[in-house]
Amino acid sequence: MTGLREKQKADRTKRILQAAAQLFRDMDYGAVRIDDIATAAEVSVGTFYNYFETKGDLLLAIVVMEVEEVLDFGKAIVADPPPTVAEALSRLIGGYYDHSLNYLSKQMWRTAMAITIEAPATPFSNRFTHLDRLLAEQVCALIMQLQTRGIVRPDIDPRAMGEVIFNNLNMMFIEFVKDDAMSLASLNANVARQNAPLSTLLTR
Amino acid sequence: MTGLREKQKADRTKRILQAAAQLFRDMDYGAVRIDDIATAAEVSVGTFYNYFETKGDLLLAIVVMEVEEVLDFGKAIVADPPPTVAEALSRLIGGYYDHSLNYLSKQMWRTAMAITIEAPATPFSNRFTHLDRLLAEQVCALIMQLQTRGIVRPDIDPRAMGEVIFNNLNMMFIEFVKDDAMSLASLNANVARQNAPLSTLLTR
DNA sequence: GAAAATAATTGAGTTCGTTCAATTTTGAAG
DNA sequence: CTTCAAAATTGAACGAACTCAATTATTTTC
Repeated sequence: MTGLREKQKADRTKRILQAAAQLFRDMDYGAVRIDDIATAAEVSVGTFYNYFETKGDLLLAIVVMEVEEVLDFGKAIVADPPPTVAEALSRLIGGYYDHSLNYLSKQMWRTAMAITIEAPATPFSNRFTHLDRLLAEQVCALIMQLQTRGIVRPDIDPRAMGEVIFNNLNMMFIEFVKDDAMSLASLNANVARQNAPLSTLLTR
Repeated sequence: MTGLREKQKADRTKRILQAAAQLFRDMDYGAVRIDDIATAAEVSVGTFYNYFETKGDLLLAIVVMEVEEVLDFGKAIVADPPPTVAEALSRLIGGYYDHSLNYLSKQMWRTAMAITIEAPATPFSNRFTHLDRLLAEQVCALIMQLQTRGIVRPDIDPRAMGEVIFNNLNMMFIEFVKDDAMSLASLNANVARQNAPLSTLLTR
């Protein structure tokens, strides 16, 4: 574990990730060449491919770190949710959205999503898809939590509702990153509008 | 319109589309080279690029034809919907899903979706996105139709509900094409389960 | 500590999408 | 029918992701 080799490996992984994250933020993902990343990380192209299977895998590795942070944020909301359905949903979903652009550009999100759809069997795609599922489960957990507290009607299937709400917020996020001109505020407003009838129907 | 040039152009477009559709169904989209398509269509690589901007544009052109058919199918359902919310939704959505694999493989759908997400500003992406919006509007139209007929509660925002239902069915379709092992039957069953609480809440 | 074994790095080479200058085909004018 | 302009075709050349045989670095063995 503490051999020279292990240390060098960890160091190179970090250098590649940092160099790439920097470059991806500065310029278009497509405009960044593997050669650029390798040069910035002070390794050769061949070595790069020893650490990441493809350029896309590298991007997904960066995205995964981001989603893990978002999951942590959500955990806190679910543990202690606001007192109404509308507020609880808006806080959780708004938090997801706000966090999402902290480290990643819309461009990076677009590419990452495109990769997980086109090549869903890659290890990193699997990891990303898994995190997506965890996010969906978090929304379900929120509904259940509100049900336990008597805020949501007891005769509702919380999983079905949670999945529908998650799929909607996810699809809206896709539309958001597809449109460079769309603001976070209008994304939030639109999703709030869509969730309004659901909140009413869910509230007992 | 009837000059030799026009006729040849139309003929070449058709040959390219047919050759590509065939090849894309037979083998992986990624494994089909422009050279293969050009050879099969009896044109040169350069000519191919005179007819389609990119390999992806060609795929999207094929997908667009498919979606237009699906839209036509939906029009009939909206005009004369089944008598309950659950049935109406299941017929419309099930019809969408069934049609979707008539001409296109899951693989082709994956690539097409990946392209529209990653390069949303291309002409063909715009066209695809527009068709998606028309599909969403069709779901809204169905809810409104059911509302007019007194089947859906009048105090519901049909657009908000239609959008949520569409985004859910769309996201579920993405999950479906991402998983080669998933069957149409289980896709339909899952979406029906998700829609169940909504149907109950919508019905007056 | 030297030698053998194992692991990692390297960059020139391959592949495939895309471009573009040269060539060929078509249509119009006289 | 010839000539010329415009449009379309062509394939060799380019760029960038990815591969792999040769080389170098580290660890293990004695």
